[in-house]
Amino acid sequence: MTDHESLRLWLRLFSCTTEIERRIGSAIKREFGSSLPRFDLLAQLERSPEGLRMGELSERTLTTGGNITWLVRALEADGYVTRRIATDDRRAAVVRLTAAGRRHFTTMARAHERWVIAFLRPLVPADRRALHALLGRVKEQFRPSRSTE
Amino acid sequence: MTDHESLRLWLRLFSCTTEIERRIGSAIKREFGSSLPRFDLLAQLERSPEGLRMGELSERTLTTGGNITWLVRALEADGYVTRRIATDDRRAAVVRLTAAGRRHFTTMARAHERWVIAFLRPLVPADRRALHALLGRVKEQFRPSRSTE
DNA sequence: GGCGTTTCCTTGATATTTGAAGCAATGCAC
DNA sequence: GTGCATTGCTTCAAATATCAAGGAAACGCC
Repeated sequence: MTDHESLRLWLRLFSCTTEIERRIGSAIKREFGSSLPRFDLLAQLERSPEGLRMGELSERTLTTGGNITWLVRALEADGYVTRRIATDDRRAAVVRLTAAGRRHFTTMARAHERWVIAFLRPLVPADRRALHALLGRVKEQFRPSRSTE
Repeated sequence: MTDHESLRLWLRLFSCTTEIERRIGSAIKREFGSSLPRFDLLAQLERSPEGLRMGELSERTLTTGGNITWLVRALEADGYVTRRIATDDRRAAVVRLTAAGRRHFTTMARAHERWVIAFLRPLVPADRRALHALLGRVKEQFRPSRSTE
């Protein structure tokens, strides 16, 4: 009876994602001398021209605060982002993409999308939509708030 | 036009998996003082009572050789695995679970499965099967060999 | 049987990530 | 206003990961 169906699904989810992640990561390193976490962070900033706080970056990249500090410092040293104290809260730092950062990101994003498309090519568009919807259901549970609503 | 459908799917795949991974990982640390990579390695060994070589562990856990050396050494120090030179190839090391390792793994595995089931509860069984099948298609492309067959 | 290649691991240098602890700024309750 | 809990970040140590280089054993071909 207990055929561990959920467990096998999780294992497959995990291995598929890890495999793609590793391949894209090493391609980014090989082609651009960067990494997936850096790319991810730049991608978040690119969507928010007004900048993001460290904490927001931490939430959106699903990584810890200490790590964001480390990543932002490295990207700042490369001239891709700037850090500035928020006007309304002197504890908070607002991180923004520089022009160079945006150019760098755009270049990588093009290649990145090509790779992603290639990895998902085994699925026809309807499959991709189905997968997207199913994962949406899983993801939903991680949304904050909505206790009894 | 540019609706970046594949990209959004990948982002969702990545964030779902990462979120679950992180939660399970910290639960394992909290409850058992271990970690997901260790658990994963023990799980591989549990499925292969005859033991596995370092290289096989590396493939199955999707991590590099150097890292496996490190992990196995730590688990060996904890008394959960043994390492022995293969009888048929003196370059190769065969890693096996000890009795203590098996007990430790079994305890963790029970909790692990409960957590996984909980995270996948938003999907009904038919959904889970569908997701499993779709991911199977993605995973298929990573299988070695089969060039023109 | 011997030599060049390949395979299997380990090593060592680095990179990345986490979690806990610490510090300064805020906000709330009084 | 003051006191204290909370928040936003940084720091530090430890865990985990990568990659490149190297050593030993096995293999293949002559």
